[in-house]
Amino acid sequence: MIVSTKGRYALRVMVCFAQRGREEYIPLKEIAEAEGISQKYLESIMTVLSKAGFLDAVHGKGGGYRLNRDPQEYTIGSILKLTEGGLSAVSCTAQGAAACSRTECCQAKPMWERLDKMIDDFFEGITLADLLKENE
Amino acid sequence: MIVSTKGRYALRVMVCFAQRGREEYIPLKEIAEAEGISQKYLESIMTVLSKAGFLDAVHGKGGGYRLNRDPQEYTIGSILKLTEGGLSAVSCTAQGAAACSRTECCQAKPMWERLDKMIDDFFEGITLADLLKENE
DNA sequence: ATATTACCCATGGAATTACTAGGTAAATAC
DNA sequence: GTATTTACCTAGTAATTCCATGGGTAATAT
Repeated sequence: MIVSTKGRYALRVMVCFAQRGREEYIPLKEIAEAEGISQKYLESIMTVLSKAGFLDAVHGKGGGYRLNRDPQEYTIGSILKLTEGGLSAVSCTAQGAAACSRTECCQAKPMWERLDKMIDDFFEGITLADLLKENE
Repeated sequence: MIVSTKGRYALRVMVCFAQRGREEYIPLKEIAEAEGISQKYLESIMTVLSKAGFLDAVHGKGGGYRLNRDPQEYTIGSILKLTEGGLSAVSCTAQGAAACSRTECCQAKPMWERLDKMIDDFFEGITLADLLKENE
């Protein structure tokens, strides 16, 4: 499993915002109910997205979240890397991984690196706007 | 993380057997020491490989394990799928996954399916023999 | 002031992963 | 036929990660 609930929720929510447009702020509560996601859990995800500048957030009545760019400006890769903390297929190539003692002679490393690159290219080549179109 | 320690150990061990050739049986103990893997943990992995017919195993002195085909007859995909129990990138597309209630309207499902196919093709396109060549 | 919203910090339960322990069965060596 | 060497089997445990909850504080609007 390379993408957990957290990343999948983040994607769903971003798609949801993309569908709603950038006119209004939408409160977390509304999104959580519409998507059937625990409000509290979603909170932690929204905060990450907001702090990273993926969303605008305003407090108080009439507040909530909204996108601050057009859907085609968000790659799926950027959303997943942010919420999952990376997309490496194996721990060997993950960021901050302890250097493997077999790095020098590891037969598999070049393969893992090619895989990581392939996955990264895949997700960077898809945007929120593409996902919106999927089900037309 | 799509491939855990288990799958990576399995690969390393299979590479190791491929390097040693098919003349002799090699006892688990020797492989575990050579690779620096816990003997007991490796045992559980070897049993899976053996039961699936990836290796021949014989008991007693002079016994151990050995490959029963040429290295190019083993795809990396077959080894990983066996030891990891599948290679799905998300739980939504994993074997035996509970049908998602949003299957009908999920914007992301086609993407996950394309990703799974890409990963599967990647691993099925590489064999043990290819890994042996990596470091020449 | 009050209501509504986002933000922050800590905690708990469940599931998975990685590894350990202790035995049984099969084959060979003497 | 006993001892040794090997694979095989079942169970348990420790550590980690994942998913979610609880209880507050800060900012904005009416």
